[in-house]
Amino acid sequence: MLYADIIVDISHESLDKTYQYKIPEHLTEQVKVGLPADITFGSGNRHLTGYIVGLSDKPKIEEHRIKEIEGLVEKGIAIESRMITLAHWMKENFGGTMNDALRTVLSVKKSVKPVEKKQIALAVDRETAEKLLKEYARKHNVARARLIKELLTYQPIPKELVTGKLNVSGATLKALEEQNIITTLVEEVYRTASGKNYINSTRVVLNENQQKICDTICKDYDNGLRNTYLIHGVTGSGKTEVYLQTIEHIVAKGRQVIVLIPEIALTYQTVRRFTERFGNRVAFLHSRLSMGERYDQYRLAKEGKLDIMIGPRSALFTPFENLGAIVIDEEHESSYKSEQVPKYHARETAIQLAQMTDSCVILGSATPSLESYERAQQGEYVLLELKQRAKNAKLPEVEIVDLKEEMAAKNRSMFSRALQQEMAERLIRGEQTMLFLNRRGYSGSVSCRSCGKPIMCPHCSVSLTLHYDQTLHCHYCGHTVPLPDKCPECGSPYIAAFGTGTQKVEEAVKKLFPQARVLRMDADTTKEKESYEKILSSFANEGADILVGTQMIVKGHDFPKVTLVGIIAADLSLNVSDYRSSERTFQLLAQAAGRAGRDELPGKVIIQTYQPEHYSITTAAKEDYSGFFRQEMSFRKMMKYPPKAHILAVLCIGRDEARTEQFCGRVALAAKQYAKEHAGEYVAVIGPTKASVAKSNDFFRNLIYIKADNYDILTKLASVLDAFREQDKTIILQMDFDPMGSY
DNA sequence: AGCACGCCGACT
DNA sequence: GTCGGCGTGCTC
Repeated sequence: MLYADIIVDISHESLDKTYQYKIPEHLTEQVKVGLPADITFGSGNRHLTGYIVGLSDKPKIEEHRIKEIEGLVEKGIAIESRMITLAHWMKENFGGTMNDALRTVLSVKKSVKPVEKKQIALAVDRETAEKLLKEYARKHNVARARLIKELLTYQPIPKELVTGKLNVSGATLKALEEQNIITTLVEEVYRTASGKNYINSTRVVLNENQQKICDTICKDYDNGLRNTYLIHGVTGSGKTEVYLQTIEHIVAKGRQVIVLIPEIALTYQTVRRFTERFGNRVAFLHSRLSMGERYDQYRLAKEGKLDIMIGPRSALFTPFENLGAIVIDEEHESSYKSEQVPKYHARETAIQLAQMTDSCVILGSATPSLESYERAQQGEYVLLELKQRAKNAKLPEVEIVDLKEEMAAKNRSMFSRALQQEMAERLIRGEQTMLFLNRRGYSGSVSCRSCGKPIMCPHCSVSLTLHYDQTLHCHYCGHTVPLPDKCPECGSPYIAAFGTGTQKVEEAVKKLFPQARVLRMDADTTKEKESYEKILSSFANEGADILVGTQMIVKGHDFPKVTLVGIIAADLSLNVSDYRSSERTFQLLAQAAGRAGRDELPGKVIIQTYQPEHYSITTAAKEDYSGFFRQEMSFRKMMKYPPKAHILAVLCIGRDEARTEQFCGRVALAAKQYAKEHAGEYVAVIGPTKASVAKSNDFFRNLIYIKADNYDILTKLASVLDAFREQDKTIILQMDFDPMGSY
C-alpha cells in the first residue's frame, strides 16, 4: 500500500503539518509530489484540496485511521503545485524538513492575515438589539450578551477581535448569523500603494558590447533556447542597462521576470530606473515590508497585474503565471544563500525553477563566484563578457602599501604615510575619500593587558565587542554589559580595546584632520529605517569629505567626486578560517577599487596590507579576475573544496554539553560507516569537533564536515543522517550544503 | 477553518 | 433529568 503525505490547503497555522492518506490502486501510477489532490478532511468529511508533499509505503499512525484520496486535481492550481514541487526539490538538495521548505516557498501561508478583512456588525436595529441583549442576559447566554453589548457601543468589530479578545467562539457566531442577528462584512483590502504609473521612455543607447549580449540572449529566447547566462562585466560596465533591455524583450512576449538583488543593494537608483521603464508593472520586495504588504505584492503578481518583481532571494517565490526569466545581479553575493533552514542557494534554486517554468537565467557580476565561472568554463553556462566601462572612465591607479614597512618606519597610525598624504590632498582639492574596513562589526574586542585574555560573552564562545557608549555587546545573542574596570580573570585594571573598528577609524580621521567632515556607515549607524539611504545621499551631495564604512559602502552607488578609496587592512577578511576567505577578499577589494574614479576625475586606490604578495590582493589590484580564478581554483582543487568538490556541514546543537558531544559522535560514526560503504567514491569525514563558535545562546555546538566529489552522495548521506533527529529530540541537527561561512 | 464532544448552568 | 450554549481540541 502506498501512502501520501498531504498538506491541507487551509491557511491556518495549526494545520501547518502533513496528513497521511491512502492512495487507491488506480491512482498509484499518476501520483507525484506536488500534485493537488481532492481529499475529505475532518469529522464532517468536508471536501478540500490538499497538496502531495511526500510519498511513503509505511503508515505513520494506525492504519484504520487513514482515509483515502478521492482523486487528483488536474489543472488550475499550476502555480501552487509548482511551488510545492520546488519545495520538495529544495528539501532534497539543501536539507531540512518538508515543512521548512514549504514555509519558505509559500512564504505567505505562514502568517497570512487573511486576504479579506472580516468584520462583525449588527443585522438588526438598535432597539431589537437592546431587547435581545436583555433576553440573553436573563438567559445567561454570556457569550452572546458579551458580543451584542460590544456591538451596541461600537460596530463593526474586526472578527479577530471578536474571536480573540471577546472570546466568542465560532459556533456562537454561526448561530447568531443564522438567526439574522449579526452579519459578517467582508472587505477586500489592498495594502499596497503600488508605484506611479509613469513610464519614461528615454532609453540609453547600448554600446556595441552591451547590444551584443542583449541580442544573444534575446535571439536564444526567441528560438526557444533556455540557457543560463553569466554576464561577467567589470564594475561600471553597465550591466543594469543590459538587464533592462533584455527584460523588456521578454516582458513583451507576455512573460514575467524575477530580478534578484542582494538585500542592501535595493537603492533608490535601482527603484527609479526600473519604475521609469516599467511603471506600476514592477514591484519591489524588501525587508521593511510587513507580512501583509508582502502578501499583496505576491497577490498582484498572481493576478497578472505585475510583470517584474525585484527583491532579495525570497522574491524567487513570486507566484507568476508565466515566468520567462530570472535575473540574479551580483550573483556571487553570499546573501543568496539562506541562513535559515532550508539553507538553499538562490542561484541553484533559480536554475531549478527556470527548468520547471521554461525560463532562462541571467547571472551578472564583476567578480563571479568560482562556482559560476567554473561552470561557464565547462560550457554549462553561456559566458558573456563586458570588458569596458560604459562611460569609458579609466581604471583607477592602485597602490599596495606594506604595513610591515610602516611599522618598521615607526608609523603607529592606522593610516600609512601614503594614505595620509593622499587624503590631505583630497581635502585641499575638495574631492572625496572613502575609507573601507572589510570587517564586520563595530569595534574590536577588549582584552586584558596583563593576562592577555579577551572578555568573553558568558553565553556564547565569542569575545565581546566594545561600543561607543562604553558597553560590551555580544554579536551572537545581544548580551550587553558595561565595560568593567578590572579584568574579570585576573583583576588587573589594565584592560584595553583591541583591534580596529569603523568607530576607531572615524576617531583617528578626526584626530588627523580635525577640519574634515566625516560620515560613518556600519551596522550601528544604519539601524534606523532609511538611515542607510540618508547617509549615502548625504555623502553623494558632498555633505562630507570622508566616508568610513564596512562592506555596505562598496555596493552600487556612483559617487563622481570620490577619487580616493583607502582599504585600511585588506588582511582582515583574509585571516578568517574559511575556505572562501580569499575569494571574499578578492571580491571586496575589486569592488572597493571600482568605487574610485567612476566619472571624469581619475581615481586612486590604496590597499594597506601585511601580505602585499598575496594573490587575492595583487590580482584584485589589477582587476585581474582570470588570474585570481586560476590560482584560487588550483587551491580549491588541491584541498577538495567547492566547486571542485562539495562539503556538507552537520551541526549538532544542544543544551547539554556532554550529550550534544556524544550525539555528534554517533552521527559522525554513521557518516564514516557510510563513507566506508561507498569506498569507490571520495567521501571524507572530518570531525567531530567543537564548532569555532562552540557555544551560542547557551547552546553547545558540535560540528562534522563531510567532503565528497559528488553532490548527490552528500544529499543521500544527509537523508540517512536525518534519522538521527528522532533519536534525541533535545538536540537540533542542522545540515548545510556547501556552506558560505564557517561555524 | 469547521466540527463534535463534554461541561455546566437553567428550566420543565 | 434534560436541553442548549460555550469552550476546547482534533482533524490522517
